[in-house]
Amino acid sequence: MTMKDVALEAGVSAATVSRVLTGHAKVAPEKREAVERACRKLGYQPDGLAAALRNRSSQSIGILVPDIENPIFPAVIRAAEHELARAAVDVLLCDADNDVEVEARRLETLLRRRVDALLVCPVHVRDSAPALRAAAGKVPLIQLDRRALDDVDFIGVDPVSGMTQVVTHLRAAGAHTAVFVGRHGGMSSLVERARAFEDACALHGLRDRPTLEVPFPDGASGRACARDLLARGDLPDAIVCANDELAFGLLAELRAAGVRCPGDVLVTGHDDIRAAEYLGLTTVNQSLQDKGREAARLLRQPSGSPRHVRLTPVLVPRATTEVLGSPS
Amino acid sequence: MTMKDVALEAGVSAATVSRVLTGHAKVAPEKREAVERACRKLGYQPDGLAAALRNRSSQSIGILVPDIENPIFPAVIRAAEHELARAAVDVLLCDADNDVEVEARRLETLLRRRVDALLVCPVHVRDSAPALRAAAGKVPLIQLDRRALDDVDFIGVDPVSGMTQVVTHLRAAGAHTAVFVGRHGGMSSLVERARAFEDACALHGLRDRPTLEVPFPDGASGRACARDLLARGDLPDAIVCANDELAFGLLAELRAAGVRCPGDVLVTGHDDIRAAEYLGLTTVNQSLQDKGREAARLLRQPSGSPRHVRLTPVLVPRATTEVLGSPS
DNA sequence: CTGAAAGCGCTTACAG
DNA sequence: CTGAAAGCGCTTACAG
Repeated sequence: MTMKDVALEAGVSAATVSRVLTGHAKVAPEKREAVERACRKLGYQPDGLAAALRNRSSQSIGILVPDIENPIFPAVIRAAEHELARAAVDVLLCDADNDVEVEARRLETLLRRRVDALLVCPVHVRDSAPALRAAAGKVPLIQLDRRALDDVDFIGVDPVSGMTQVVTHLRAAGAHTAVFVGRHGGMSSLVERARAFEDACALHGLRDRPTLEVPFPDGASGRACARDLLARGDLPDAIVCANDELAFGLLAELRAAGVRCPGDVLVTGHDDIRAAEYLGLTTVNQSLQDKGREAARLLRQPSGSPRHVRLTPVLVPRATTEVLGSPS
Repeated sequence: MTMKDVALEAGVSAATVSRVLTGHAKVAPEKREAVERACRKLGYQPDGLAAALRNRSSQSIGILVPDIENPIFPAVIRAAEHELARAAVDVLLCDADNDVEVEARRLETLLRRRVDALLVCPVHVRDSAPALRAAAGKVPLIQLDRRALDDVDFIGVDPVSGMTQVVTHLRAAGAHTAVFVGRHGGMSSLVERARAFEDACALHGLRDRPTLEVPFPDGASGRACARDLLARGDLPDAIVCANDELAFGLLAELRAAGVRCPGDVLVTGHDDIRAAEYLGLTTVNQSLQDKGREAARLLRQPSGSPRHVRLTPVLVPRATTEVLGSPS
């Protein structure tokens, strides 16, 4: 079932069939119709691989994320996929398993498939750099959320805006001391967030205790951090978590220890993943959908000079920063 | 940068380069080395598209889900992706946007890319059938989670096992009456689940009230169902939700209305998505990872006769079915 | 063991 | 407007 069969059936040449299908050239109406009829009759389906080979463009892009189970990615992927589908660009999705070596292999795979561009959230700010650099040398590459290369397109959330909103909100809720929980040295986004938190504290008169680092920003680490803080005896007024999952784990452990929230301590997260609403977690919403759409936009208009896009997030106040007794 | 360049550099023919790279034929050691050296020197990267065209196999499969933001899919996709990567098979991911027409278009796209097989969770038990049927006629197709075609491979969770565990657990917790919330006529999995619930109730002496249908099984519907039940005045002892998100919404609404859980009512979910643990929701865990792996297995060994795989889920008791006063 | 040649299914410059 | 031909980058049967 190839173009040749269609040509035969329609009584024209393969070239004409191609012209009808691509629409890249004028074709006599009667031939056009003959071709269309033949296509339908035979149930012809063009071979995208052959077209890609010939066109030197696969009409596909690769998306590589550290862990597709991390709830911040599906929404971005979905938005990007839908946006790209409008331009007939397909998505090849790979998961790097939070492992720099798997990431490097996946990059090879994607390149071998001749993707036209790459959207990558690097596993590690430093260790991912070599493989990313090599890939960026071959196709347009956009870094998502985290950064490994300074001179390459990047799209992320504005940490200063987010942390400023959090800190002023906590101040308004009466907090005097706070701690940032969940910094991870390998993730540029969390490093920036911790830094922005410190700056905002200095600026708005919140005393910050030493930031807690984590081996990985997930629920288990949140629990561990809670135990840590509890062990030290005196909790700060507020605990600012680097992301929502950390906050969930932390809240669970706090509750198990009899610490109430709201009530005894204020807690915030970051990202506003779906579960945040159900748990009443105050958090910073970054529009994942906008990010996906923005990524699709950058992908479709490559540029010579690196672009750094920062989306502005929005604080979503919920129960975990409510002050008991005050009408909320 | 093609095979011809490598051949030139290595002083051999392109055929020999190909033989070295594929490993499909003996090559003299010195030539092999020359080729390998040339590849490294030139940073050669084979063109997978050209190979696919020639081999008539793209070494890729398509995965099509109704909504990648539905948390049950990423884990399955991830497991399948990793399993397939071991066989050098890549994944093309598409999202159908919970829309039968988008689904049909995506199926076309995937087929045009010449995927070797398809893993599809159908949007609708009946409306998805035609497009699925057409696709299944061209490549091996496996239905995931929901079914639209009876005579095509299917892999899902065993509803009888799950609902039996839920019902006996509720009985043991002292429930006499229960209601199933969240049936959706277009999703075979939820129809089966509702049916299995009724059967289990009959078998284990739980009085079941008329099942609540939903337009879509999400948090918003859960809230609506809660309002519905509240409006009727007398709540049953237990509310069995078709999935976790429904339960989250329902719990939020009940809480807002002053109904305590645990305390006043028992609530269960289904799937055990990550947030279930944080919310203390009793639910039915289906091993998403096993499902992904199983899917990858079926994909790699196509079969003449349709296979129906049912994974056995496991009840995970948590706070929402605790009986107050009893030590849990 | 190795090379020249054909061919996978398209598309487009070229000549008419 | 249309067809024959070349070519995208591989792979493999064929002949040596």
